[in-house]
Amino acid sequence: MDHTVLAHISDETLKQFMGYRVRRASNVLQTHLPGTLKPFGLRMITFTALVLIVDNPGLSQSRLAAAMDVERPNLVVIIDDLENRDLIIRERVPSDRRAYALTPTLLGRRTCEKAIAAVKENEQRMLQNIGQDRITLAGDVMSQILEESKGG
Amino acid sequence: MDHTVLAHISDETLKQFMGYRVRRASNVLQTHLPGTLKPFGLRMITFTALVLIVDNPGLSQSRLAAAMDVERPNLVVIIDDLENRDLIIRERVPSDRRAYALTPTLLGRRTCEKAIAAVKENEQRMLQNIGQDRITLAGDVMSQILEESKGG
DNA sequence: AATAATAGTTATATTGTATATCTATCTGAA
DNA sequence: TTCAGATAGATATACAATATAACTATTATT
Repeated sequence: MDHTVLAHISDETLKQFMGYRVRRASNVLQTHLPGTLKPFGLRMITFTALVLIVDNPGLSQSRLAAAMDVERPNLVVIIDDLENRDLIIRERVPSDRRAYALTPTLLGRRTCEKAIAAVKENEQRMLQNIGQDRITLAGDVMSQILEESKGG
Repeated sequence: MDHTVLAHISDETLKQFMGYRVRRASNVLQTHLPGTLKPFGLRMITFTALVLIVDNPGLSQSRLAAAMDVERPNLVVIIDDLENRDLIIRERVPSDRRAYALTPTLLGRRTCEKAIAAVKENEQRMLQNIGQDRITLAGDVMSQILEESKGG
């Protein structure tokens, strides 16, 4: 046991940057995500893809890649993973035989539902000591930052 | 020019997660950072290290690695980089000859100062359409999330 | 019909991060 | 004092995430 009081390292200069604060908070919020998703056979990236497919059944890989800000080649293995676990299916689109329509299976929807509940519970635990109104407002600002980057 | 109105992909389910919003905002805020730092020969990770060394001269690599949440082996190459550019120096600590005291050079302090100004300017441009009070509050919440994860 | 563009794929490169092990040095207990 | 264990830094390596180039099949354009 170390009873030494370690000298404090100041990050005051970095804290003036919103990007620094947001990045560190982002890391904290994602700390336990892999462990939370592992029981469902999901990783963060496959969870995100699955949720978007459940919410937007029939969408193509290209559009999903764009929505996730992932390069098309990298999405292929993500979709392979979800398909191998029978959580989604790839169906040829009759009107455009190049594209696949991504659709969740029943197992995919059930798994997605349970994973969402687990992630939600985990997040509520992490944020339990922070006022709900403050979280909501900070969340609004985060979304506004994202919107500004698209519109501007 | 594409005049097609693409069907909107919904990420409503993901938006309920603070982690999702914060992560996306974090990505947005870091979009132009590499380009902003390149004129100074810095990357995001070396910029962070340099600022912390300037603010905490004499600290060791171990403590810097802990402060940055970086593994010790990975910090070595970061410090190598800063040292090779004559922005910092490694000095043996007399009281503990295993450790190095990291100290900025004059060039290091000057470069740090200019890089900070550039990053600040860039960030202000990205956040110009968002109220300062909202940014401040969101920043507070981000820091609170970080503090909660340490204390709890 | 010829040309260009797009969807998905494959292979590969690059980068970021994590783990194991080494030397040198320091600390603490016998 | 000595020896076991811990720590600082470094090296090598492994793994994961992300990015780029080029390919096939199909569709759109001229």
